[in-house]
Amino acid sequence: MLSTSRTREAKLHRHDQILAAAFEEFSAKGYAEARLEDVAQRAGIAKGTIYLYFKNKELLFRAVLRGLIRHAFEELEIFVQTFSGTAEELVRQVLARQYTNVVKNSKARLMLRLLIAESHKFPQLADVYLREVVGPGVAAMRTLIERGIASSEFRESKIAAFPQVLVGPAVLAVVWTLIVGERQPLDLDRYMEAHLELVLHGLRGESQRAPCSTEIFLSAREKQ
Amino acid sequence: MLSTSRTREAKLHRHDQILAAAFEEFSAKGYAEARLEDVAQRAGIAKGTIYLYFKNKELLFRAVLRGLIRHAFEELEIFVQTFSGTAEELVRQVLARQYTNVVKNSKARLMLRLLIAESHKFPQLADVYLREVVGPGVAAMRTLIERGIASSEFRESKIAAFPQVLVGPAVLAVVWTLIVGERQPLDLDRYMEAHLELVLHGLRGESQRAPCSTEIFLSAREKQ
Amino acid sequence: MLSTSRTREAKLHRHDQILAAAFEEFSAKGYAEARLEDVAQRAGIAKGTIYLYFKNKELLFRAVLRGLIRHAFEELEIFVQTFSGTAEELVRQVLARQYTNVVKNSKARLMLRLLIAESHKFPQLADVYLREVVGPGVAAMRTLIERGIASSEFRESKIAAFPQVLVGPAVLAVVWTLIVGERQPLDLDRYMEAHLELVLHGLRGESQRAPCSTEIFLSAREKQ
Amino acid sequence: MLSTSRTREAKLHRHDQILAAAFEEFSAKGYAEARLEDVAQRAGIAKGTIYLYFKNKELLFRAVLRGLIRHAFEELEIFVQTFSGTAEELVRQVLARQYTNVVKNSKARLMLRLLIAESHKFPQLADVYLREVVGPGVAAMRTLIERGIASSEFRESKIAAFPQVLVGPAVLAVVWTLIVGERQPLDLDRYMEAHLELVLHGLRGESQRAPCSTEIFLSAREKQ
DNA sequence: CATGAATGAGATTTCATTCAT
DNA sequence: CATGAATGAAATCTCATTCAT
Repeated sequence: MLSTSRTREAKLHRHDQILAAAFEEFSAKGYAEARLEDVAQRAGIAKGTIYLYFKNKELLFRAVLRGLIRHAFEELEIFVQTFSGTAEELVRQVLARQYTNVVKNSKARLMLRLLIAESHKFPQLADVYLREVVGPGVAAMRTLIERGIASSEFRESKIAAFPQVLVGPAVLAVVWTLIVGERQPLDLDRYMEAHLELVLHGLRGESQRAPCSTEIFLSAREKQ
Repeated sequence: MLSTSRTREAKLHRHDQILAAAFEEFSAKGYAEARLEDVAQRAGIAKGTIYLYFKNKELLFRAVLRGLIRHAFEELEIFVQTFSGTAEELVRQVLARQYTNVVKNSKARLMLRLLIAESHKFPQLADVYLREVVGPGVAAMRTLIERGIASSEFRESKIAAFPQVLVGPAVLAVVWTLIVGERQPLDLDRYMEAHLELVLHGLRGESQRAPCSTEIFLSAREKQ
Repeated sequence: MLSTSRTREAKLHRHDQILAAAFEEFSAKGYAEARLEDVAQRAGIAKGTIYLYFKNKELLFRAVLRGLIRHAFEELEIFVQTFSGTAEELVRQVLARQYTNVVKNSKARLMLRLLIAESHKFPQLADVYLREVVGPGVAAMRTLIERGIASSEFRESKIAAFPQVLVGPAVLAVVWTLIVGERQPLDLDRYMEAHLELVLHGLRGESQRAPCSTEIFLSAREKQ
Repeated sequence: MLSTSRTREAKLHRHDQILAAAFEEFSAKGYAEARLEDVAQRAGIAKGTIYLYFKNKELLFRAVLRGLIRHAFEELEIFVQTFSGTAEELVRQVLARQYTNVVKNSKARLMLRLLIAESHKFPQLADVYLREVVGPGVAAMRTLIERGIASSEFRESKIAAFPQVLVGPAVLAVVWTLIVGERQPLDLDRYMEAHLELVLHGLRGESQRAPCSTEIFLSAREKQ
């Protein structure tokens, strides 16, 4: 019994050990150029051992990404729904979490690079990502906007139909970091403040800003 | 004479023919998995012919991306500087161009995917991209914001320090399209309107929206 | 334990098996025209296996020649120094060994062909050859001559400054065999006698000869 | 007429131009690694032009070597037969010519390297070499020895059966230069003197030397 | 005659995958 | 379970040779 349990533990350990090593290798070299021998070396095991846990390179790769994707935003929705402050404060907190968890997190950035680079070759990944991350994420952002509208902090706008625009600047920050980050680093804290200012001003209801006669005129022009 | 000219034409044609075929292949398979034999086949030529025009696979790849990157935004700055309408109108037009030229343009999207996927392996590409696209693009966006502030259409804000946040949602649209676009397409026209609304509201000066006593106080605090 | 030892043995075997096959192939075709696939076939293994033991073609080639060169003449010097007969007898024995080991040894001849053909492209080989073969060989020949002079069997002469002239005819025999040996074979035993006669007469001191009645008798006996 | 003749001249010129360029290339790289494009470049012509003069690479190579081999020693026989000095003087002159024309002549050395390296793959070359060089060369050396014996300058010996032994040291000098010449150059003038001393002493008749009583004793030891 | 662009066979090298131990 | 030697398909790149101009 004990030995079996130990074995299972060891196996689980091995399994994750391999996944971790594989993530390092894949994110350093990309899917095609990653060498399973190097994965094995990073994991401190022999090449053949990988095949005891994963049928082949593709399934290892998909397991790596699935492991990273899963549960990414499952708490976000709950967080939004149970938050008890103002909508504005909620936006601040939600975006701050995004920066901490994703934009400033190099592992998350590398995962996103792999996803962008390879998802069209591994359609299952896009499915998982859509279901686990994009769907919940958009839903949470939509809830957030609706709460703000309900509390009259935010105005009604077309933004509610595409809540993801609010996260756009964070995505740009990730892509920026991936492409030119080494040559032209972003000051992410100050960047996030600019992002927040744009989003909060962009969402805020007219009533929050004081009515003025020209306002009507302007917003009319704006619509046209 | 005619034969010379024909030859030169043919040569130029071949060169570009290969670049076009290579772009197709690289953006379909990524750098590592692209096969030069398939590039040749797409171009309707023999394998060896590629090597008459490009020393090796890497240089072909870099030539492909350089060709796509170069001059991408060189006119944007001029467009912004010579535009004679309101700043708001300018923002609308600039973003509309981004959507037409980049977000809705599948070639541009694929180029961006290659850049994200491979730029860390080909640092020269990041250099070119920074110099030719990112730099001019950010500069143009900064000019745009400053014009709006000068004309009092936009308020002063931290956004001016990071003009790229304005384009963030467009980048998200590109990444979205690349990863889950096939399963969950974005209605880009309506998405763009949401983007515009966020940006215009986010930039617009307080004075444009009606003064109110708390507003001034708050925006003062916010700026500090 | 047994399996380890078997494995190590097998590995050593493989290594040498490849070297042997490679020598066959290289000496049949020369460096450039030798095909690693054919080396593998001669060794009865797969193409890729070679790369488990040798990084690339060049290093395999150099390993082949280094293996043949090493220790070629290391015992010669000792043999010369510890020989207790006359200098003339020593010359006879040394040259006889050369013929047995080199001139009549087709493996040695082929090695020499490779060395002549390729050494200018692989300078390290020339270094090894100089250090392992040429240096010790010349030193041994020099010792040999000096012994003869010391014992007054040989006269002092310019030959001592270039002891390698004594071996020249053997080198000619090798080259002859390599180029026209198939069409015009040399009778190496009788050729060696001619060589010996030239060398012994060439070295012998004037005082050692002297026309005397027995001379005719002796030289007649000598011929037989 | 004139144009035809000019053309033919041009063609002959081209022909030799190509041969010269090809020799440079072949002797620098060996047969297999020589590139016809580089031959063309050395000759200042286009790659295709070579094929107007030579059917293919192999025939070009053979033509190069045939051109170098032909007539190499055809005058030697005549020189020996018509020489009117002593046999010893003749030996000196013949060997001096060998050093000047062959050993010290880098073109000749390179040709010999090609011959050694490639002749087994191009049997026709060995034929030509045997007929044009080796045959006449050996014949001339034999004549030379016979003249010396006839004039009692040289004694009868087994050397006459293998006259090529006399040239051996020169062959060694060539091989030495080809393999280790760059690292350990030979002083060819002094080397040749050693060679001459060996050969002249080796050939010289007993009567030419000096009587000594110990001869009997020594030659007895010699046999043991 | 001369050119040089184009071809495609062929060589080296890599690496995912298998399997005997 | 774990190993790592062995395999061989596949990819890059070269270059002798052809041929339209």
